[in-house]
Amino acid sequence: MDQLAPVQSFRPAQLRPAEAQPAIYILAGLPQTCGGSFDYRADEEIYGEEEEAEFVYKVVSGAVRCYKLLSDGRRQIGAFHLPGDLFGLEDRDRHQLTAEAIVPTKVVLLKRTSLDTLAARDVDVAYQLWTAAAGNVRRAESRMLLLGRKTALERVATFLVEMDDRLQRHGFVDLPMSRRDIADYLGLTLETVSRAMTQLKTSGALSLSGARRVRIDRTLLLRMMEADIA
Amino acid sequence: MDQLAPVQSFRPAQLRPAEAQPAIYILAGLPQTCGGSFDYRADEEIYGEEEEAEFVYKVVSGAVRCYKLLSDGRRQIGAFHLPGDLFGLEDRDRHQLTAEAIVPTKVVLLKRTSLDTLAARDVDVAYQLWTAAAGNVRRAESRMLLLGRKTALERVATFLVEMDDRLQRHGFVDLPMSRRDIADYLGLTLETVSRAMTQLKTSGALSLSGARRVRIDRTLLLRMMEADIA
DNA sequence: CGGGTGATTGAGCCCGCTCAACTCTCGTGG
DNA sequence: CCACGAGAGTTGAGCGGGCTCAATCACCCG
Repeated sequence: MDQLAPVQSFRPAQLRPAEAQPAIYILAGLPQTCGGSFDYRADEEIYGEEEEAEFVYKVVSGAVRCYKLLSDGRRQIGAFHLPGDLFGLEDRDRHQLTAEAIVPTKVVLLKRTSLDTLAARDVDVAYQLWTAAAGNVRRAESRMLLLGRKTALERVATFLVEMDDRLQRHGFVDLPMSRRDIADYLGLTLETVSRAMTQLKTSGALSLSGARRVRIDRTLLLRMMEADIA
Repeated sequence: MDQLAPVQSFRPAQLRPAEAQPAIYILAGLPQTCGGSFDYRADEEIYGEEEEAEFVYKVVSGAVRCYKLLSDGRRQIGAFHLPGDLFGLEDRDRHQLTAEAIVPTKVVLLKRTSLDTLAARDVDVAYQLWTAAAGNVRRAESRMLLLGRKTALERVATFLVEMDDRLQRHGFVDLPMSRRDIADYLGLTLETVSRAMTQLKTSGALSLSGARRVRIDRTLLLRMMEADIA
């Protein structure tokens, strides 16, 4: 008897295209409490670099920053994770970044071992894991273009458009993170971020009501972010 | 009757840890000619950004650069691919970067649709795809730290150590790519790369016999790359 | 031995960084 | 209700690392 699962595609038709499958639905069908849920206070560490990767995490509410440090304190934030995002997925047994809550944050934990077992049984789960990882690659590729080749103004414009997309209140962006976090995400200093915001405000691309409450003009910002040829 | 495959882990024991599974063995068991093999001349395009992602590629010999462009010509190389590396894996239906051969290069092509079918039947294949993607994420995270926070000297030192690791002739690095390629990989100009090489030569961390034939002192370079805390 | 490409070196400039002062916001307590 | 303090954000002045522009050098090919 054939021990293989019935032949089907690794990319089930109902899941294509990936665009129709935003992060918030990833593993939506899994029991949400494989490892329970947990609340973190602002600035509390969720896991540290080089800690054993026992769980995979999904943001329910709040926001998370994942970063690496150099020995002299320079910090690079690799990703912000917002509600619906999966994070802490590793191919090795240890985390590669440190994860911290930015604001009070609720996450659900999924035991990694049970996820592996599930992925082995269920093509959809395996495909969703693959999609999450491949999506991370795609976003990382765009970030590398930004970090390696864009000006400060282009970086900040790109960042605001990204946040507008991900926070899904188009035109109104309520930033959970500080200027320092933004700076460490964009490879700039907080002063440069602040100056770029002022410059964008002056040029009419955004207006502020409180430093973290931003009303943006997408059309203008898109023009300033020096879109790649894509 | 249970339609699921027999319960087993998504991470088969014999594949752990990921370190023991270098890229050259990824999908080693697949028929190497699902879509045939192909030779590219130096600087020949393999696929373009936004082209349909019909194949996945594996480098047999030579070297490949994958990059993004901004509309004014600024270029960021997202990755170099060396013999054994898999590339062109996408979660969407279109490529996100342009791929070009750096030197005369042989690749094998794997039809993406057959890979999807295989992944759906065979947990090992699905796991290997996942590993390849997750490995890309890990490397991208280190590159973001480099691009966002390291100095020119640290970047070049890091690059040489990476190439020493990947070309596996420890101490002797035979670079297939030009200074311009290195610059676009590290987010620098070719002049800055050249000056950093000279500086490393002066400090005794490397010696050159021809611009692309480098003898390195790993210990000294490791000290200069400002290791992250990991 | 030329011709051409790639690499190195030099001179000067500019964007983003550093250091520092000031402002705004907001929570707390009198 | 206001005063106060602390943290976050903004703004300013000046510096410097890496960029730009340009000349020279090295190494292959004929």
